Amino acid sequence: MPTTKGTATRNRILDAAVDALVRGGRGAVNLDHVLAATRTSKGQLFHYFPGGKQELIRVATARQLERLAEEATVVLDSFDAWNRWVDGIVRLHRLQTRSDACEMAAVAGRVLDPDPEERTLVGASLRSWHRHMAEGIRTMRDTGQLRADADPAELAALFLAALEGGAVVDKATGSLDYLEPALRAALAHLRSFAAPALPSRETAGPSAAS
Amino acid sequence: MPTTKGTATRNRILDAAVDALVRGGRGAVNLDHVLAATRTSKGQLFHYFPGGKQELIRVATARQLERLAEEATVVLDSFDAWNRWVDGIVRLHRLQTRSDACEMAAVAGRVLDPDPEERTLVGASLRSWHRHMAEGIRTMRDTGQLRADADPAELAALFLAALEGGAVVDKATGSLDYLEPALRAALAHLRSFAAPALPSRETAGPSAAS
DNA sequence: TCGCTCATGGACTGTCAAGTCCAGAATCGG
DNA sequence: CCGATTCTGGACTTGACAGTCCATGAGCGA
Repeated sequence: MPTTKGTATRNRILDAAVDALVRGGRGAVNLDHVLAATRTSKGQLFHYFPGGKQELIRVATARQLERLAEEATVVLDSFDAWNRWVDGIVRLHRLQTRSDACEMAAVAGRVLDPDPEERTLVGASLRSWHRHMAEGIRTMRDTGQLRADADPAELAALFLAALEGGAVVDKATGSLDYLEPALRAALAHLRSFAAPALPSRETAGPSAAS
Repeated sequence: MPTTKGTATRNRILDAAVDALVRGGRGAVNLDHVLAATRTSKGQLFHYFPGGKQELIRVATARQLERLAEEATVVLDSFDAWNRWVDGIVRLHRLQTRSDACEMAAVAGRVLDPDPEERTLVGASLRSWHRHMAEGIRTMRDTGQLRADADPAELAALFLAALEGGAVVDKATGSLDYLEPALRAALAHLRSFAAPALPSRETAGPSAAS
């Protein structure tokens, strides 16, 4: 039913909303500003989002989470994959911090929003990232890369918390001093569960003996 | 210059502001609500906070951070102290989650606030917690409880990020499934740096003899 | 008791932003 | 070319809330 031109307009509005959302959370979303930034009008906004601001924000939040989730689709079932993942996060974080628009911190900043539906949305996303990470770690354990006493849920919780917490602290301090060290430390912790090489061997390396 | 009664009123207003702040961030602070909750009036609020809402929020933020910092004043220079600290945090977190007013998550939620002064305030607090934690860890290393390759700054960053991140994720998911595991994992990581007992000895146990 | 300063109440104003409404332009199928 | 539908612009209404103003009350020293 909607025209090509129509969906384009809708998307422009949505993009502007996501942008505002990432920069300053719900409080930063001002319909008039969105309209000005996209050269559209009240009529259009309410035409495409009859539910008004609430609907716009919900849809924009969903879109942002979706985009962010794509970063996490890498399968994390080897030390190499984890290393690359951390490197990627750190690189992305550096870029986004430069432009004062860190998406990870933005997610964290939403926990105080008044709309419960949004918190649910954010919560579901976080849970799914956790599940995804735990999955990879479980695979590593089952394939003998990690010792049997490695707890996938706990390790995944550490990574997730380090990610969100590191982003928050970096954002609050305006520095890059916390996320990367936290993730590196989490990685080191994961490595400390590395299964010893084949039974008969005695390689030293960074891993702890049981 | 201010009367006893006067400061009492001021404090009531401030407490209500802190409460709102913890529950929903800056957006949840509504002067009329604060007044209603404290049975005071516009005249009083602007009498004690001539700078209006902005001043009220800054002062309230500072007070909240101060209160929270008191939790962190414990010296963290032994495995025992760290264990107790984590236990304390977890206990507090459980209580606060029950009443839907988690202070740690509230701090995180402030990173998107528009007033740069407030972000600075929050950032300074986080930095000081980090310094405090790193201090304790350094002591542990220097007194031989930790191996020389333990990096105090990195380990402290892990704890700080796990704390903030865990609180955020728990708040977003409405669960208690992330903060505690993350902190326990961080603790386990710290323990993995435990210095071997004195050369001749062979004690196992989680705590190191000095 | 007077008069000063601090404390209090609440009506009033101004602004900002969300949401409504409708008229007119563009687009499209027939 | 025309009627229907979608798209667009912007004036208008409404409500919420920060901030102002002033009149009154209460405590206290001289």
